[in-house]
Amino acid sequence: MTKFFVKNEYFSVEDTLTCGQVFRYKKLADDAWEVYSLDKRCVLKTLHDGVECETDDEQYFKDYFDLSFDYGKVVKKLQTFSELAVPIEFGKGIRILRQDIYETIISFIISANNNIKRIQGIIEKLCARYGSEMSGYYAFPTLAQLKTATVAELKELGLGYRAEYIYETARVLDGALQSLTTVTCDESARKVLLSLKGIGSKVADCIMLFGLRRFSSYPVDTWIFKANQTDELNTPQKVREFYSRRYGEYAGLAQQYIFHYTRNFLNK
DNA sequence: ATCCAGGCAGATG
DNA sequence: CATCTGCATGGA
Repeated sequence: MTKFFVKNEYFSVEDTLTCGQVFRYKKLADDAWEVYSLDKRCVLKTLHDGVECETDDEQYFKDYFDLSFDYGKVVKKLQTFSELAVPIEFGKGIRILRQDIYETIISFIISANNNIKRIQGIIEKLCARYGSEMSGYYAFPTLAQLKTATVAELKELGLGYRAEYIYETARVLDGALQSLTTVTCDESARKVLLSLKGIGSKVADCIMLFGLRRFSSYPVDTWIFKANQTDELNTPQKVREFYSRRYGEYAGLAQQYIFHYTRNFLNK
């Protein structure tokens, strides 16, 4: 177990973990959080002058939190859009995580037409049932472990109709992951993702953004749609087109600020 | 009881 | 190409 300290104006542990990009985390105390990724764990304590991180795999989590990336410049760019001023101010410590692509794919298939609380519960059960036991927690199941699950078993976790999506996708995921490592442009990656059962436009965009670090993706879920909908932008696809063009290469980060702000203020 | 949640697949114009 | 419908589950 090693500790490292992060002094960074653009790193709020709470905002980063609770803005909907990751589901495996726990609040330990007012300023202490725990996050899990694959079979790893990191404990984060927010102190007066920065964040203290404790983990067995320091390099993994430095990469996971993308700590070498400078958000200052990006935030400055996005602040030129006046409608983003308040959302950015509210969630300016959000960082886009570099999550494992496989875990992201499975997690966001589960996320479809579901709410975050329930998504977290299902993933937790999935880990407890199929993942390896670590000291004090369960790892996310490997693909091989996941493939041992039957549809009926998966339904017992509360997956509903998504059980079949997980089952079917698990059968072909080795190949898909392989082609994802070889594709270059965003469009080809998107096509590979869309070919998988349970992945449509929105889930593909989430996976691109949170699992492949494609900052230009602009996922449109019910919250974003409510926030952006107008008489003209009256479908999710139109909202997606308009705002990904408007915000350009950092549309995904803009989307996170809007999502986080909308979900915390405009509704409960 | 109806609506909603980080929507998707399949069928039909 | 676009639009429509059914869908598991649990909390509000």
